[in-house]
Amino acid sequence: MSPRRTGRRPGNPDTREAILAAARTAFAERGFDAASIRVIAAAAGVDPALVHHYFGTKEQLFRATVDIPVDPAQLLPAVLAGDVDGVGERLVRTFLTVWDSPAGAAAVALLRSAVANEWTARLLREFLVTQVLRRVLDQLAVDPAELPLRGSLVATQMIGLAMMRYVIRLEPVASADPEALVTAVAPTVQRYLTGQLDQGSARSRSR
Amino acid sequence: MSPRRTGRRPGNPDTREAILAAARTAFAERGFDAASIRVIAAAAGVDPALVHHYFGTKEQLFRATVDIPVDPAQLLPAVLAGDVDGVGERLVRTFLTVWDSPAGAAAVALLRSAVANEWTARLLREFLVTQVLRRVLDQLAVDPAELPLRGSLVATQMIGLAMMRYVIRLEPVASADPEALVTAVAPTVQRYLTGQLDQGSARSRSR
DNA sequence: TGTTGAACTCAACGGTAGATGAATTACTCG
DNA sequence: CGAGTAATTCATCTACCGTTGAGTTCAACA
Repeated sequence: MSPRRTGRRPGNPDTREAILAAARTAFAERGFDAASIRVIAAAAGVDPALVHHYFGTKEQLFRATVDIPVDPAQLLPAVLAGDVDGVGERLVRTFLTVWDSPAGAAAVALLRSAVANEWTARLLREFLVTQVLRRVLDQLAVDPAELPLRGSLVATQMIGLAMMRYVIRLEPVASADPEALVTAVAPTVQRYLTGQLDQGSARSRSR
Repeated sequence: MSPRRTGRRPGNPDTREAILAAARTAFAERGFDAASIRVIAAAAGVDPALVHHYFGTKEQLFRATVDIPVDPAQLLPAVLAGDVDGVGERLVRTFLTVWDSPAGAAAVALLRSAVANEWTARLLREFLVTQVLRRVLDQLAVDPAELPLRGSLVATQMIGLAMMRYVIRLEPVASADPEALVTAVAPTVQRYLTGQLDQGSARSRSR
């Protein structure tokens, strides 16, 4: 019962973190399939077998690099607090802040891999539905029948923004000032969340 | 000068098209890297070496499957004709029509591969800039200084829509009625094209 | 000091990838 | 027919891939 933990305790525990950092970079830059354990190990300065020693299979390594990032449960309350008319703006700002931070590399990795691997796509789907969209919409007073549509519409704009800024890197969105993007995109998100969906808002179709 | 073209002329010229069709499907379903020449050849019922015989390298095969699809120069005039206030709606409708058609498989292949391969991302970038965005915005009377930003904002919404509907397949967007998406998304595109970008439109920030 | 067990390395297996070049088939023309 | 040439196949090369298992080093405990 008492853990008999003798033997070489910590050779240097930085190695594990080095592998994780190398994996995050590789997965973000090349996606799940293209990123090889061999180049990850080389970038971390270790033997490929050591990667398997710490994290078992390649999929487990990927989950380890991706599971850390930001917990929506921590960020969303601040987004949802305050006036309802500003939730779109705060959502876009928080989104860009996270993705521009070092933790954003994990998100880029997840997004990149969601396209190539079917199980990663399912991972992202479930993450979006259960962790983000559900929480956001539970706090907003909207018709429950409209929740899924509104949520996935928000997702289209957010994922599209992430794709263009961090994956395809289309200018000028790729290197635009975050606040400029917030003011440009926030009204879209706001309308998807709380606005009228079955008619235009920029112009009246029945004018 | 006169081409001495004797010998076995066309055994059956359907083979080339069969390979192309198989390649389009494979690239669309699995992306560039995951789609192997061997399974493409198997799907077309031919030897893998025959694929190389017709189209040289794998990259050339990909370009052949992707170069055909829809010519924006054919579609955009109809989109840009008519009242300026309806261009967003017509753009989204045309977009969905193309992607829902068989030709959309090539577009899905391009989008899927643009995430995994750097050179495919560049391909998509140049296609967007030179073939689509430039043509759209040349016809709209907007401040030339705002053209790139407006164009790439439109791209974020469109690519995000394509990602969610055809790649990630997030419901209910994945199987929604196209017209419902048109009415939902068109105002966003319209505002990105001709609306005020530095302030909200769904609500007035200075009300 | 001697044993233990974790950190770490080495070499290799089995599999698949894209690509190549020679060999074979079969059609068309002179 | 017989030559020429395109269509098609076969066997193979080279290069990675993820993964495994045995072996080595070495700090921590008894």
